[in-house]
Amino acid sequence: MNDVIKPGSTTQTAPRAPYHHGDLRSALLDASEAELAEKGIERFSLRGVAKRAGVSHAAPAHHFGDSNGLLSALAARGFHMFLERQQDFKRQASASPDEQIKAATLGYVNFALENPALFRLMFSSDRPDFRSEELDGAATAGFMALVADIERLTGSNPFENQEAMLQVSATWALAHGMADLLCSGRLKSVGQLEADGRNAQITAIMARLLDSGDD
Amino acid sequence: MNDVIKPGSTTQTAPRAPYHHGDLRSALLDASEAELAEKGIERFSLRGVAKRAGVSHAAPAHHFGDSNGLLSALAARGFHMFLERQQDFKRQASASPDEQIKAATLGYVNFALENPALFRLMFSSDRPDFRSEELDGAATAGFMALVADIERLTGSNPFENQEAMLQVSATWALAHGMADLLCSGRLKSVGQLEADGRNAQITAIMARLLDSGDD
DNA sequence: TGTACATCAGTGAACGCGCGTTCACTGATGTAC
DNA sequence: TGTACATCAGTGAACGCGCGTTCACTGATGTAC
Repeated sequence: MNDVIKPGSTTQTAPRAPYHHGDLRSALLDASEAELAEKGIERFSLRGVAKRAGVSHAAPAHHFGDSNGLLSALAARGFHMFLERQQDFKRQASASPDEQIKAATLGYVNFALENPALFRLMFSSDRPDFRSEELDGAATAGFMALVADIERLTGSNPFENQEAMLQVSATWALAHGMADLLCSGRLKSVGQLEADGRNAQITAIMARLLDSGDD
Repeated sequence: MNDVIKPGSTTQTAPRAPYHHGDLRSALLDASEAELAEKGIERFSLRGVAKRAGVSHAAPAHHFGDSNGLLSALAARGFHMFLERQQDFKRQASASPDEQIKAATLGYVNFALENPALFRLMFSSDRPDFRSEELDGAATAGFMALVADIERLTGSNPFENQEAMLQVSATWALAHGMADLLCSGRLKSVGQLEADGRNAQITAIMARLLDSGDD
């Protein structure tokens, strides 16, 4: 059961926990993600994370200071995953600006459905500290990608053109609204569908907004 | 300081706390709302609510069973306030369907900005129990009002016409996305404005969606 | 009108629990010589 | 190659705290007679 290996024993290859973990920071983030998904943010605790990672309960504070520090780092990693998920969909779509925006929307909403607790941490919690540069940078990257897509769509730089920035806000809000409502089990006419049908509806809804901007 | 009045004393008119509170249930909901607004849902506790209401810490459990019961009742009251706020705006708008929808959107978003913690409780928490008939009914009422408005706008009953239901979903998601993002301090190009300018932008964004559905 | 009694809203002391934090420690690693 | 030492990641016992829950109680109210 408790296969303790002698330090220095080279015949044993089992990667049994040495005294120094090696990459505990990353392991704690994995454990936090699982803890958050299972217990929700309201019952999230450092002790629970430590137990899950198999380390002493004081270990997480060594790396992250307190639970808000840990949640900030987790949210930052969440924003990176979030952006990657949008890029997954964008790579498989045609290069036209409106198709790219629809694809990003699918990534946005699917990420939320796949990681509801993490999504809530990123958008509906006061605990991550957005003054942290790491978190702020990660959160801003997705916004900047949308701004670039809208610039390609409208031919205007949203930072210089109010109408284009309005389009950015509308697009973001629509994607976010679908994600948040679906995530909470509302919007049942869309949420009850299988993945393909759901994605088709999400695309049709976003198309409705984008088409009106074209004329 | 501690003006205890004799029971039965009719000359004293000060409404000092008698042994039986009279309307403790309602007072506990008021206290919960303040507790939630101040501490956020993550630090919300029955003891905090009791202290705020000036009763013993075991009193809330008498009325609501546990904190989730209390939060469910609070969320239900929140949905009633939410619907009223939308009706406030609708009463001041012209009767045309698209103006009514824009007005409801303003009520939706302004409620969220005025009651951010309550809004999060209603839409981004697992703690209220939506199987409770009181809560489910209150939450459904707003949806039904939107369905009626979309039926007036499109001439089709959304429960019988898929395209009209898509319009319901799109409208709800856009209003909700603006509310949630503004509530969390995102969407800065809109959120940084004064109330009038902000409302104008919200209306313009919703108009963009509604116009595309008209043709 | 007066007395007796049932009801039940609210009290407050006591409890056990999980939490974050502290702190002296252990032991693996890297570096200097 | 070998020894000594500084560093620091992680340990684990101990602490105080606020929490929800329990439970015997208090006292206001309503009703029966």
